[in-house]
Amino acid sequence: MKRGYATGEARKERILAAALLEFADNGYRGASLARIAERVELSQAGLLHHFKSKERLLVAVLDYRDELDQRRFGPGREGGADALRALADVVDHNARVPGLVQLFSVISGEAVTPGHPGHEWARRRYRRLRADVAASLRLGVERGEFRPGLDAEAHADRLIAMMDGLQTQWLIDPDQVDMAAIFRGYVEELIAALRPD
Amino acid sequence: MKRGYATGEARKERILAAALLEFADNGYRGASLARIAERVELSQAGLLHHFKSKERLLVAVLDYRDELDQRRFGPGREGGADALRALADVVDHNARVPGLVQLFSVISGEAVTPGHPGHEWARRRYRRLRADVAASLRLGVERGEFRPGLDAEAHADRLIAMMDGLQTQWLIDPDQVDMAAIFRGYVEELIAALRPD
DNA sequence: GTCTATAACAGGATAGAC
DNA sequence: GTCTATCCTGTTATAGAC
Repeated sequence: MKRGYATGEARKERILAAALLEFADNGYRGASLARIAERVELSQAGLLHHFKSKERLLVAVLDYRDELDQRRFGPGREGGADALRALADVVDHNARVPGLVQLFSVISGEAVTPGHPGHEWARRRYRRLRADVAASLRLGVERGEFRPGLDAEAHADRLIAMMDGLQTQWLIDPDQVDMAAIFRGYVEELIAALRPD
Repeated sequence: MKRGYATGEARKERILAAALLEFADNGYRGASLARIAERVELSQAGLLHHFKSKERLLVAVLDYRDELDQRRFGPGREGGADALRALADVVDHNARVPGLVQLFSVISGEAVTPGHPGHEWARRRYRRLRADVAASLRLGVERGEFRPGLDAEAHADRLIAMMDGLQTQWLIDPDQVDMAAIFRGYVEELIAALRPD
């Protein structure tokens, strides 16, 4: 029965969306299964039928978020300056979805603690991101857009740190920080600085 | 009686140090007054005699941390390239005190949520930091070390974002990220880029 | 200042009916 | 799949003795 399966999946996705909001607002530790259940009009026990524990639910939410992200940044295999500008586009987009950004900031903050259920997720995520961005930079070198000998990993770390750090500042004080513009400025200055002589 | 007062203050400072560790490990929401009390060999009720609520204790810890920070970065009123290099020195030092860094990362992450007891503290902190760094940059312009027309606020935001973002990456995956070196590299490249022609 | 005791509650998880 | 009922644990905060 396709119908039955489909409703089950749709239900699960509604739960994930609700849980995402709750985790974003309160962090993992502060989140309440009862409140999540309420948002999808389900009892707390009914919620736990779909995700056996709070911890599993968080992991599912993080994977869900990654999936959403990859729908828009995954397969566009550019390299060089275009790839960096695509990062700036991501930041532009993020400025329009504070909820997603907040989930990420709150969970990464909590997840620096080794025992946290998001710790491994965060580590994998950073490693993958670093590798992707570094690869784009190296591709730029091959194409002659960037000067050879640049430290791809270091620049990748900086780009990622800049994105994350600006997100935190922006969430805490939105009117004072134009996250998108400041990041784009960095990207453009970097592209110029990396141009071969 | 000086003695009595001194013991009281010393006790309070021991509590603050213990609470700092607990908040750093578990965030505000995850922290437990009982565990903090245990660390200073006090009952939970005894602890609350000194700080009337968990919320007040957090605020006291944050102020305490700021005080520690200012002992080492406050009155050195440099400007220009020296001030930026002093920032890199701070990052060097931070790499040796993961506990303090972790407190900051965890709390800033949680505090992006408006209702959080650390929200105001975080906002004030960012505004002050931004103003200080921007002032240093402008002083560099006056002295002719930096080219006029630079966007001091934007560069200040970037420097702060870079510090914070690298801290998170470093805490999550210490072996993969040489926070101090990567930040210093950024600072030196920035100093070079800002030199007047 | 410090303690024990307890109030008052909220959290996650499980059992079992429907 | 969903519910109600319940268990168990842990939380902050307060009252009152010493």
